[in-house]
Amino acid sequence: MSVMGKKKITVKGLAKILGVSISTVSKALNDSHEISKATKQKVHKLAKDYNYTPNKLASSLKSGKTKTIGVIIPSIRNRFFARVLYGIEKVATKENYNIITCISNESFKKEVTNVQVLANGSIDGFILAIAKETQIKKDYNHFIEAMQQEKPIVMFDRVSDSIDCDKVVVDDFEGSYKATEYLIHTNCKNIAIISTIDHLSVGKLRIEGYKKAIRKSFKKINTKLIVRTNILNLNDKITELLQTQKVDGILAVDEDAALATLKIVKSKGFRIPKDISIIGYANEKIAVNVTPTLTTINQHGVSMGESAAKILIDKLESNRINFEHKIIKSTLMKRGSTKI
Amino acid sequence: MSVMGKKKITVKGLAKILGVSISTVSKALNDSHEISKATKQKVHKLAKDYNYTPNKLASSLKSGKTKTIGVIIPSIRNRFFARVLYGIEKVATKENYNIITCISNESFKKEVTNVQVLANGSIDGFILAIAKETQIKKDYNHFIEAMQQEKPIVMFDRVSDSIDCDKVVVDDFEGSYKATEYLIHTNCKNIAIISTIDHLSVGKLRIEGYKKAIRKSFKKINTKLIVRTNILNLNDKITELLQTQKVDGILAVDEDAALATLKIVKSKGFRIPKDISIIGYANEKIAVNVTPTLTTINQHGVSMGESAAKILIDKLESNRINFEHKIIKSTLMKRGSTKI
DNA sequence: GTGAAAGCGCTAACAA
DNA sequence: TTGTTAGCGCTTTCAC
Repeated sequence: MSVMGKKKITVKGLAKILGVSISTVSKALNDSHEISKATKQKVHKLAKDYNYTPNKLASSLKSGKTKTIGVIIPSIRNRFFARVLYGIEKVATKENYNIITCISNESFKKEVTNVQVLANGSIDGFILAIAKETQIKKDYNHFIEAMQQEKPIVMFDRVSDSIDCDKVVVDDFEGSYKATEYLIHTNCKNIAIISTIDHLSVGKLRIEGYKKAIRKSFKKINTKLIVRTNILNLNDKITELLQTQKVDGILAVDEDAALATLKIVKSKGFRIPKDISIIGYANEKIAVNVTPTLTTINQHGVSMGESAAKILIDKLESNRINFEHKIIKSTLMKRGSTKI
Repeated sequence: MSVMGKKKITVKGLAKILGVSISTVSKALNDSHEISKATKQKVHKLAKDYNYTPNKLASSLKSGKTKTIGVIIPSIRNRFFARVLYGIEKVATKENYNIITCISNESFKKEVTNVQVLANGSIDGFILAIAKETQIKKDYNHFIEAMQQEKPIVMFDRVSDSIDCDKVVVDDFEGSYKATEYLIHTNCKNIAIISTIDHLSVGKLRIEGYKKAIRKSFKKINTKLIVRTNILNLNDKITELLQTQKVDGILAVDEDAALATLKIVKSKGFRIPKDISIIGYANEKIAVNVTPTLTTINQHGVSMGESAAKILIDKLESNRINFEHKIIKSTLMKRGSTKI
C-alpha cells in the first residue's frame, strides 16, 4: 500500500531498486537456499511494499505449465453443467489452478475452435463434455490432436468410446434401470419412457437401462411405450402416448421431457402418482417446486466436476499414463410423483 | 494431418525446415508486406502441414494483450449469473476473446485472490459482480489496485457507488416499483415485501422501489409488511407475516423468497391470486413450472452479460476514458400468480 | 552468496 | 525482400 505506482513492478524493477541482480531477486523470491537470509528479507519486504506479484504469462512460458484448466461445456444454461462447473472450480481453486471456460453451444465447429485455441499454450489440460453435434458427427480429430500435443483430456457425461482418455460418467444405464425397477415395484404395469436426447450417449444408455428392467419383469417390451422425439414435437408425442396407450408409469429421460410430461399428465386429468407415476431427470430446485414434487434421478453434477478435476490434476502432476474411467453412482430421490 | 509430430511446432522449427530466418517466418505468417508472395506461400503451406498455431502465451507476453477477459461471479449455481455468463461468452466469442471464469463463492478473500491472480498478465480486463461479503465489508481495494494496473473493470448487477468504473445494472428500483404498482392496480390493498438479500445493493433498491409505489398510492407505509430475513428464518417469517397481518399481495425480492412464499401461502389455504397475489424474482424455467405459474420480474441476465462484455471490449480496444453506466430495463412477466 | 547469460516463442525495429 | 537482434518477464545453469 505504501506505493501506488501505476504499472506493475517486475523482478527487474525490484533488482534495480535494491541494486542487486535480477537472478538474485528471482531466487530470493523463490526462497532459494543460495541466497542469504538478509537479502531474502530485503527482497521480500520490497516486493511486498511494491505489491509485486509474478507475471503469470512469463512463468508459464518459461515452465511450460500454466496451472490452468480448459473447460468446455456444451451449455451453461443447462443446470447440470453449471453444477459440474461448480465442482470443477471448487477443486481447481483448492489445487491452485485456474479454469478457463468455453461454451461450445453444442456446435461442432465451435468446439473444434475452442480446443485448438486453448491447446495453444493457454492451458495444461482439458475437462469437457462432447457437444451434441460432435456426437452425431462422430468426428473426434480435434481431441486426438490436442492429446498429441500433450494436453490430456478428461471427458465427463458425454463421452465417446472411440477415444482413449480419462472419463467420468454417471451410471446412466444403472440409473434408469433402478428407476424403472422402482416404478415396477410400486406396482406400475405399463411403463413408458420419453426422451428428447436419443442422439446423445447418455440418452441411449438410459433407454437401455429401462429396457433391461422391463424385460426382466415383463419379458417383452412394448415399443409403443418408447417415445423418442425432439423438443418441438414433445408435447404432441406425449399427448398421443396418453391417448393411444394404457400408461401408469413414465420415466422421462431429460428435464424437458420431465416437465412436459408432468404438465400434460396433469392437464389430462390423471392423478399423480395414483393414476400415473412419474420419474424424471431434473435439477433439484425445480423438482421440489413443481406440484407434485418430482421423483428424480440425481446425477450428482458437483461430484462429477470434482472427480473430473481431481483426475486431470492428478494426471498433470504425476506420470500416470493409463486412463481412468470413473463412474458416479446416481441416486433415486423419491418425491411426490411416485407411489411408495 | 500429413504430419503427426508430437510436440507443437514453433516459428523457429518452421524456419529451420525452410532454411529461412525466424523473422521471415513470423512476418510471412502475419502477412507482412515485406515478404514476397512466394515465401509467404511456402511458409503458409508448411505451417498448415505441420498444423502450426502460434503460442498464445508468447504473443501475449510480447504484446501485453491477452485477448481474454476475467469474469468473477459470486455463484454459478445461481441461474441468473449463469445466464449472464452465457451473455458474456456469446459476445466474447464473437469478438475473439476468451473468458477465464472464477467463482468468488460470495467470499471476500476469494474475490481478492481471484482479482490479484488474474491481474497478473492473464487477462486484459474484468467483468464481475461483487461478492456478498465484500459488499458488507465495503473494502474495495483490490478493485482499485487492479484498475491502477490498467485492468479495466466492468461491474454488473452487484455494483458499488464508491468505485468509479463501468457498470451494468438492472433497474432494480424501477422494477420493483412497477411490480408493486401492478399489484396495486390489480386491487391489492395490503402488499407485503419479502427479502433475504437486504445486505445487497440490489436488495435495498428493490425495497425502495416498493416503498415509493406504496407511498404514492397509500400515503403511508406499514413497516410490518416489510420482511427482511435470512434463508434460515425465511419460512417462519413468512408464516408469521400471514398469521399476524392482513395481506393480499406479496412481492418476493429474490428466488428463495419467492418459492418459499408460494409454498407457504398455498399450504395455509390461501388461493393464489384470488386471496393473495404474488410477484417474485425467479428464473423463467422455475416460474412456468410452479403452480400456479409465477408472475416474475425478468432481469434479462443474458442482455446484461452481453452489455458488460461489449462495454469492456470497447474500452480495451478504444481509448475511451470515461465510465459507462448502463441500465437494463427489467420487464414484468405476468403469469398465473397475479390477477388481471 | 551473487551475478551473467541463455532461453521459453513471439514480434518488430533496424540493418543488410 | 530477407536477416539480425533485442526484448516481453521469468527461471536456471554456470561461473565468479
